[in-house]
Amino acid sequence: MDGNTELKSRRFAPKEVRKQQLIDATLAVIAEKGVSGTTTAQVTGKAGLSAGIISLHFENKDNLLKATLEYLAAELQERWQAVNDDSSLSVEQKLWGIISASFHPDICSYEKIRVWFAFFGEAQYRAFYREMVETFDTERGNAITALLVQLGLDQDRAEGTTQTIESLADGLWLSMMLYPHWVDIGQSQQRLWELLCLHFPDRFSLAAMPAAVAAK
Amino acid sequence: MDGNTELKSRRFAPKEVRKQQLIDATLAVIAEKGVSGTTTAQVTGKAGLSAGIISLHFENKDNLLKATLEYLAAELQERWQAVNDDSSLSVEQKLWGIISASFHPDICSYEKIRVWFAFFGEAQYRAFYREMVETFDTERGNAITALLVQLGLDQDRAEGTTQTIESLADGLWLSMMLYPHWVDIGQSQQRLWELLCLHFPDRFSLAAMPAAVAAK
Amino acid sequence: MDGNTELKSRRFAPKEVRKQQLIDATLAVIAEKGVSGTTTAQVTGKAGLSAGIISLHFENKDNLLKATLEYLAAELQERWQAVNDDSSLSVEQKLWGIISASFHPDICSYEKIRVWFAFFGEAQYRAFYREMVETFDTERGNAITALLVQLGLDQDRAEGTTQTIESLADGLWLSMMLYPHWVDIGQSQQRLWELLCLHFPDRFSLAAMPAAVAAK
Amino acid sequence: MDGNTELKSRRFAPKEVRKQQLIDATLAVIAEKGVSGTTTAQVTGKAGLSAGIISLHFENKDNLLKATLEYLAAELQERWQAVNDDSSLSVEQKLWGIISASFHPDICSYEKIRVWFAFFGEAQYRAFYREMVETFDTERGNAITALLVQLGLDQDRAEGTTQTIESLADGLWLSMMLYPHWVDIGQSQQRLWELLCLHFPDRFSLAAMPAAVAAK
DNA sequence: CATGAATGAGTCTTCATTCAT
DNA sequence: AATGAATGAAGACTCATTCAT
Repeated sequence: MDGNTELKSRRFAPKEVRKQQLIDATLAVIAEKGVSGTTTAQVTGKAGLSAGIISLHFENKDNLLKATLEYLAAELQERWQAVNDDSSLSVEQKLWGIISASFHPDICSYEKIRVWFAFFGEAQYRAFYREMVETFDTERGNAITALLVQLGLDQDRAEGTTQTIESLADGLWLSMMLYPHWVDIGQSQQRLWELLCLHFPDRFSLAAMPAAVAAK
Repeated sequence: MDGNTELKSRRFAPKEVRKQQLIDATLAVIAEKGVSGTTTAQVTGKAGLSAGIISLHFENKDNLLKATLEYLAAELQERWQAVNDDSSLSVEQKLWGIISASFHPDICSYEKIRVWFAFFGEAQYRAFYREMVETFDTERGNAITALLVQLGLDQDRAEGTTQTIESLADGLWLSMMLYPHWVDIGQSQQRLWELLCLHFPDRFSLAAMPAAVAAK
Repeated sequence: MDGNTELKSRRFAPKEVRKQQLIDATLAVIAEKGVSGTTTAQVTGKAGLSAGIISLHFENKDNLLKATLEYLAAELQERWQAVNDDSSLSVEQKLWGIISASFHPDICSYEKIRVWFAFFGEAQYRAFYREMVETFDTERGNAITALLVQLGLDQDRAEGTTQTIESLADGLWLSMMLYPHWVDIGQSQQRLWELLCLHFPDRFSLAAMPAAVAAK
Repeated sequence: MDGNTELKSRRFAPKEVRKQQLIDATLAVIAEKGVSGTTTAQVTGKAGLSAGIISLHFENKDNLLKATLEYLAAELQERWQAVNDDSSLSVEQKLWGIISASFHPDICSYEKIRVWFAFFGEAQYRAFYREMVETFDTERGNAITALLVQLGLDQDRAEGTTQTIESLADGLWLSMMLYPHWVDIGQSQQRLWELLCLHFPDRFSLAAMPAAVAAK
């Protein structure tokens, strides 16, 4: 719980390494204590660094937290956008790839999910998040809607279904956080796959998927 | 935002009235500032009462926050349980009643949703919540599963679908909080109704419902 | 520890009864918690009365504490002065009577000793005490000195010996408080009696005393 | 009262210097206001430091007060133990040295005596003191008793006389605090010396001592 | 005469931030 | 680039006192 990152610290390190070191420590602390329970002392302690380091690299705590949220958002965005930009994929593959990007183990580890919701719970970071992802989120929604239209839905139904898909994904994250013993990554993907099967019985088949998904 | 401005009264109000007054103020402040941004001074200020009042009625801030979460949980629970206990309802009505309880305007006001997620973001209140609702949450899940079985699903599929329904409901709450201009109560109910239609096309019909629901 | 005085409280009681009830409760609380640890809530709770009662009978806490100290001082003073005023006593009896007044069980109970020292430790009550007993204390010192002179000491030696006697008595109180298992009332009287024997071997005899003393 | 006015220095002083600086300030404030009247703000103000410094060096106020009491106790103990460990001293010199250690000006300044009694008046610090000095206090008593036996008393009388000596010393401290104009260090030593003369007329002589003592 | 809900000034404590080294 | 001692504003909590009943 403590001796994880200590060794990493050398007297001098490139700016980017230090920043990431602090972001990693912040992720760990927020996951454990929530935003209101996170102190800079805990973060620097977990990182094995001194109190002054935050002002050196991030100016202040708020910037560090924002950078942490940015890091999470970027990580997720890169993943679904890579899928979206991959022209070799079929419509079905692309749709599933975008959806399941949120459930890649690197993205939805128990620790990171807790951090996402920690930020969502705080008005100021929620606002910051909205501004930050404004364009990308719309973009992802539009991408999903477009794919649904290609699969045969009319625009209206496609938009509603996009909402369903995205909300279900979010809700599964919440369930994984609140009831980690009741819901896991595999089940979450299963639920989303089933939803696609229900909507497009001749495109997605209950029999086929989950294993292939894990491989993806 | 809800008219409970300053100076409600001073000396002498029944203990329960004062407690509710403080819980109401806490809801308002947490919604606005998040848990980490909520100070006792803001709560008592919003309630039009003095600093000492919290220790008088709740001993300390932590207990006040827990009481606030308890209030939210009880309010929701009473609503779906009333439906569940109503033997005059058909299986379909009961299923929909339980699901849509979460979307009654009294339950999922913008303010209250923000408070729910504020608490979910804080490790300690998440833990408290889990302990508090341990039995009831399972109960609701089991009730939904049982109804789904009565509608023709086998046990396994019913459990998976319960997870889908509950997670979708949670995710819609999150969407209503993060994107209040993109998702509202009506749309949320629509999405859940559609899900039921997809699963049980001869029990639930796209044509019929949402309006009736709002009336319910 | 708690249910001692509760029953005493009737809805109405003569002023003096209430005052004494509060003083008794104050003695108990100070003995247990010291002056800095004594709150009016503890005192009124121990007395089985309400918060407002102190302002009614003593105006404020400070006055209650002063009244408590006055009570202790008066109790002690009455005792030694009764001896001093008793013209039927011999010089030896009077000397011993004044000295041992401080060690009567009613006066130097473990509880009361702790209260004495609690007050002595607080600058403001020390000052109050000094003013209050100014005359009486000098009076007692003078009485002892006079008796010592009558027993044969010259004025100077008598004054020094008075200091020794009074300080020894005080120090024995302190020992009884700090080390209640090492020093008790009997031993304290023994130590003072021995001192008199040392000074006046033909007036006080090691063989005779302690039992008679207890009887006194 | 002792020249340690504000602004000793700011940034960077060895940890031990800061701690002592705070202990010194605490001594001054307790002497003046008693334990119940001592606030952290007064202590840090007197030390010319900021509010946060206490938590930095002592974690909290309670620990600072305990450290202050420890300091007083250690200071006294070192003094009498140095005498007790000095094998060059005669029995008489050792006995007197141990007794008069308590009356060295560094030990029984008016300020420090007031602090001793301030702590003795507070139940919690009294308990802490007892635990802290448990062994040493017994040790000193035993040392005195052993010396008295070497001077010719039987064990029983020696133990009683030890009690008398120690209590008289304590009582003289109390008198010095309560009546600083009536009792001073010189007189206190005189009283104790007289006691030894009374017990051991051929070892201690009224004529000889007090002056030599002051020199000691 | 008595209550006890409510007050609010006073304290302790925490913790983000600064800055001399 | 990094430290960590020190700061001091901000916050939670305590508790003597008030006052409507």
